[in-house]
Amino acid sequence: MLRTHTCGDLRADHVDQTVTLCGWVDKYRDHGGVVFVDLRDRYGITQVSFKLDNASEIQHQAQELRHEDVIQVTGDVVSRGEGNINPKLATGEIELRARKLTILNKSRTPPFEPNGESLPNEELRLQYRFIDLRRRALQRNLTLRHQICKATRDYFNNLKFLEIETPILGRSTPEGARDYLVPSRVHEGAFYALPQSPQLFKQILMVSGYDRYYQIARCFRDEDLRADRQPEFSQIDVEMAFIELDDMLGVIDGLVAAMVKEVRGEEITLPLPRYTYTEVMEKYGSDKPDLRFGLPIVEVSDLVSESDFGVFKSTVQGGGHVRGLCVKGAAEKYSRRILDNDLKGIVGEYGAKGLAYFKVAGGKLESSIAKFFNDKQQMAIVERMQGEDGDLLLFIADSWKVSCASLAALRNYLGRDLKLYDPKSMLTYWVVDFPLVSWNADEKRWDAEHHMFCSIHPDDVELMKTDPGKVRAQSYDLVCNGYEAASGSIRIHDPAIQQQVFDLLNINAEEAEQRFGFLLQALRYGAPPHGGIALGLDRWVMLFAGSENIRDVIAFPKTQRASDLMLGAPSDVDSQQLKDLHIKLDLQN
RNA sequence: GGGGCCGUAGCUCAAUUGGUUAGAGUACCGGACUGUCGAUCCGGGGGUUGCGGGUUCAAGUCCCGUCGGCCUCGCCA
Repeated sequence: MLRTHTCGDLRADHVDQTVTLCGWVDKYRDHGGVVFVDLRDRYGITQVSFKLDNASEIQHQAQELRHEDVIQVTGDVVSRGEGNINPKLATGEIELRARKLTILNKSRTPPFEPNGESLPNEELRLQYRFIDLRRRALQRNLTLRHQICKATRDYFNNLKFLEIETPILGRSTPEGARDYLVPSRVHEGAFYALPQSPQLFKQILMVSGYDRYYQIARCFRDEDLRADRQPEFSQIDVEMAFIELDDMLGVIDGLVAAMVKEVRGEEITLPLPRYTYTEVMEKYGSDKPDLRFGLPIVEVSDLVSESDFGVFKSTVQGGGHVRGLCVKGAAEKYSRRILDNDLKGIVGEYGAKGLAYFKVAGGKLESSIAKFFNDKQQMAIVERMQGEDGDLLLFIADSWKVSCASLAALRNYLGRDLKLYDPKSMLTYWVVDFPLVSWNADEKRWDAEHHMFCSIHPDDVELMKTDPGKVRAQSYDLVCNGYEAASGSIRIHDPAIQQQVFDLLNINAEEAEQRFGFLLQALRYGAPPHGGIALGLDRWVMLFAGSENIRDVIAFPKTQRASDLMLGAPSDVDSQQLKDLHIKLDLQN
């Protein structure tokens, strides 16, 4: 070992010991006769002092040190004494009085200092990710990620789960996201697909009797990126046999509690709350609302259908909805300009054509359009919205879908802007009773909401024939702070029910056989009742880290255009490689 | 595929309405200094204003295109 301790180890009780540290030069302060170096590794920072001393040249040697040089220092741990203690450092009571300095590797002048006062733009940080990863914040995030993975493995291992790996080179299926494809050299013109999730494999493992499976699985989806979406990401993938919905939720409740315990040292109250899909859509306009704050959506369609305000009236008469938010005490918070530009812009992104707003004053409405509502209507609206003087009322008149999406976005904006919650808090809950299918108006057919192996709520089997849109699925999402943090379902194991679902989705037997033949085949050979779930590992780490960006918790993430700026990936390849793979490029221009 | 924001010294930023030689802090280089911890003090070097074109007497600033980064709608069973 080149060192006896790390830069985070030394304390007052090490005084008088001779030790050797290794690390990077974080800061240096040259006083001529004495040089101070803050030596950094991932465990912390220790101050090293190099003093002028007739017997050695060490202080002159130290004067050559610059940012990010990698050095080895041997010396004595000494107390800093009264007045020289640095309370900002865990090691601040002591320093290392250097006797021997070895420069293990001189650094070029770095493009930025990992713990500098300002953070460089992300492009540069991604290009020099090896330096960026030296930052304390990123080291903390990756440590957190490790802790969460460890807590996960410990938890499932204790419950007799087996961790089983599934293939990365798989087969393309037309459902879901766009696949990443890998051309086969041996099979001319054929391609493997990288897994979007181990979905089909884990169901087959259930059929094979591995009744408790988990895996921290890498998944790949070739879709556009977002702040919380990368093209390759990790799932905590789980599947269990001989269980019912409550069992699954209970196991994951326990996992969440174990993660919180491991990371924050806190106990949480179980079971986690459960809401139905219908409840959250009606009250918050989203299937994953951030419930750290209230600000519910209130429907006033019935109150405004007879008003003189044409927009509201015609919307209701045309089958649409007028719904709104009551923003407490915010009547003076937003100027007309902000309401008409910023807030209207937010709802506009989700298709809302306008945003109506009123102030509550004297128990009635105040606004340029208040005149279209008589006193009785005004008072009824104020009462329904539970408005008080000084409140701001915001309304959207549109289709159900648009009112949900736009009000949910508006609600998120207001919650954040008005600081309605503690950003460090975490609030996790279940959403259950999702619809099994949704009507695809463009294609004029029913689409599976979760996926086509998702089982039907036992009370709704009869509805399959009469009103499929009302059939509830045995699926569940776990939501944390407005993010979808996990999603899963109890699967169908009965071929007759599976056939019913295929019929509804208009998938004929031949087609089904071609697409999922291997799974259908497996299900015919003794499939136990089973169900599962997948948690978005990156998102959980992000939530625990208090970050809003998934790149902050991935060691080597990709940019929005899915490139790796450090590697320069993706890249051109040698023409011989293409030839081997039977690929001919046909690029425009 | 659509919308929005951004790109000036190694880095973070500034530069009036389009107007003189594009500035500051930090980093870097040289010098001074024996107790700092954002060390301090003195001096110095450092610019294709992302790239290409256009308008203009004059462009970092305005216009068009393009490249790159970020946010977002669609997309993500």
